[in-house]
Amino acid sequence: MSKGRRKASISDVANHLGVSKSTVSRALNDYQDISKSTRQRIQHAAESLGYRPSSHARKLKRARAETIGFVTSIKDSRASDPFLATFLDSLSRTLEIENHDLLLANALDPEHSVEVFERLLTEHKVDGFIVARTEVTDPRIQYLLEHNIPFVAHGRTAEHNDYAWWDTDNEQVFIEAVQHVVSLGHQRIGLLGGMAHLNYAFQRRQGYRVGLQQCAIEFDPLLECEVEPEESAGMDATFEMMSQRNPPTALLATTDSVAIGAIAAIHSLGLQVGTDVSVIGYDGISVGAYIDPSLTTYSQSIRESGSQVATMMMEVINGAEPGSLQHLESAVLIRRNSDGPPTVSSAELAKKIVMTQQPERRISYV
Amino acid sequence: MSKGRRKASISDVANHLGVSKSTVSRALNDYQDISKSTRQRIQHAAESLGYRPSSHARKLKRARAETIGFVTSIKDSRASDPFLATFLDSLSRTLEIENHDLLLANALDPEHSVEVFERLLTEHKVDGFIVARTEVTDPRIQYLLEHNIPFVAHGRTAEHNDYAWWDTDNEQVFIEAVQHVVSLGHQRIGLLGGMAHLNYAFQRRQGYRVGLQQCAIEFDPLLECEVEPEESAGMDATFEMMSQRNPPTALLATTDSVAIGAIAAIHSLGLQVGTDVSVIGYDGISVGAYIDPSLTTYSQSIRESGSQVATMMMEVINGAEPGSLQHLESAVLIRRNSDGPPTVSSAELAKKIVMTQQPERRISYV
DNA sequence: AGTCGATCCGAAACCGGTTTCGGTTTAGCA
DNA sequence: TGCTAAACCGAAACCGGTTTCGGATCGACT
Repeated sequence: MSKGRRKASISDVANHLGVSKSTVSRALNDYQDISKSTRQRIQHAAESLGYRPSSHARKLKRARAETIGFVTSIKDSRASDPFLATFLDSLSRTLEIENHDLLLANALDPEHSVEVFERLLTEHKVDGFIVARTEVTDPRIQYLLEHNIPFVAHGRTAEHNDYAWWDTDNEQVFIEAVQHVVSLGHQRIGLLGGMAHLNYAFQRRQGYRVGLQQCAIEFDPLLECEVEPEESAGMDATFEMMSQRNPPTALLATTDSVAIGAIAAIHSLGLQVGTDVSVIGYDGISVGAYIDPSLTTYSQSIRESGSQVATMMMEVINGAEPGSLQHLESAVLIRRNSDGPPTVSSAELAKKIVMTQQPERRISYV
Repeated sequence: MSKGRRKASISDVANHLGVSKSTVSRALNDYQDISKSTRQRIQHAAESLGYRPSSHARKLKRARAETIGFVTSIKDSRASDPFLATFLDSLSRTLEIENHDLLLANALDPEHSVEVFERLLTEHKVDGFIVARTEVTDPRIQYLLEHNIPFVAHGRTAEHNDYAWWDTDNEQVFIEAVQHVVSLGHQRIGLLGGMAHLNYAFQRRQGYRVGLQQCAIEFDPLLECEVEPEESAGMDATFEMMSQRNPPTALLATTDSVAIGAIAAIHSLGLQVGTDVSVIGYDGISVGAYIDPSLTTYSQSIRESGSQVATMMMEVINGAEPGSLQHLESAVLIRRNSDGPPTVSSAELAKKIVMTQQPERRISYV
């Protein structure tokens, strides 16, 4: 393919200098038993010959792939959230510093992921995995733990805990979110929860419930639902929730996308967001600052998490005790205009809704 | 690493059956000169022993990495757009069908990308590259072409054309966009253009200008600007553009994110989007359907483009003539509520703006 | 002078496959 | 039956590195 110029091999530089391959290898890998002078001679020659060791040859012998695997599930990407891109980017950036590559693979679902793990491993393509979007009981974690394969998780699971993970304190954040709207004066607080099998959604729901309890508000199952992390799902769920006899005056969304869908729904019911009903999101996506009203949300740095996860991965590979590598991050509240003290009671809200003529909307969803 | 169970090598299955390594290799790689019976015997044994060839050993000999490289620039990811995640996902999904992996690497900018290309190549880590977000004069394309390295580009460049590319017909789309707003009755049409060095932005600007010309509208440099693909930049640029003596009644944005920033700006000037001033975006991101007013935009399937690019890559690798692999896709208009006939003239608009008391906004941008 | 331990480096094995080359069978045909 | 070609398979080289083992050199010390 690449034209005439053939790349130099280790033998080339060895011959060029009249030394042995082993000497070259040792010199270039900073072994001890090479004199300063020959080391420099070799380094210089390698440089000028444009020699770069073949990663395959090295990996073959070293039995180290110097590559980390990341397998996504088809479902992840359907929600075209900004998470993945940013996370992957910061992952690869940090791994590169350690001379490791990032390999992307696909799986249909977490069960199928296990097969992909197996393939990548037996083909020696990766040394370990990073798994994201953990589930409450996650077959991937189960497998990796069982087979003693190095990995770090972005998110925890309910079952095990003796592994390396990075996570946000989802429960705590939602406890605070409840306290926040309660302190604003809300008493009917709804949760637009995420898919229950996903651990972050599970934890946030827990936080919601604990928060209610701490504020001495009775839990009402009618105020809790489970939605896909998409605007459309948030919109539908909000329509349904607001059509109750005692609709919520505040809505906690598991995701900014869902919150944005909720806001659209509330508007199209003829209500004001931030006064009639408050909405709070989670993620801190940039668009949240530009919609009307701008979205109050909890934010965390995805980029930061990616680089920390990568660093943890390297430590695990290098033999650190995985159970000792656990990081819990808290999210910070970004207060904007979608929340505020309730201006009408839940009962009045219900009346207002039935009376409202719904405006014509020309919408096409893609 | 992986506990006691050691993975089987080709020798293991050879010994197990009392045949030679070469026979096993041939049987498993579907060579001709192996009898049906031994082929099946070997396949069966390999299966039951859980044998999977080491990719490194194979690559070492074959001098084929069976891996495609994708290098991102730091700038790409700052705009946390949905493009990258979706594109990467569909790329890797399609490549996997051909038993190829996707390797992610980072570069600071397109110039530095070339170094990364070189490293990946001399280390034999990849067989070719996919380059996205082409620039008008792109050093990456230049390099890859010069060194005859297999690649396919997502987007064209101004300089060369004899390579494999997939692109949307940016110019045509913006010609149509101009025609669309003109047919609505607009005459003062602004462009919130993208960064001029990016080819798609360049082409869209071209389309904008050609469109004006075709509609016999004089080009006014005051109605054209260059912004980063972020909401904040779109907002700032819109403020500036609307503060002119003859502000535009229609705004064409290079990107949905920019359009959303524009809408926020227009609102905070006390104007109505879709009546006072129309806004049209490009990308078709899902959130566009849920903001108020919902965003009229041009959309294309990123997922589809990813899989097509991957397919083209495989063809290039397999020796197809790159120049013959070129695909031009058109985007489709998704008509929503951010555009409409102008209700006031440009001059009246200007008056309306200076008179408007700007409402208090509590915004924090992250 | 002889011994010893460092220090530095080369020869060769090895990693796990693929491929070339050549040797045996077997089948086909006269 | 004898000869030839085709079909099938094994031995060994090879890909480009790393690593083990041991040999040579040298200064220092007895």
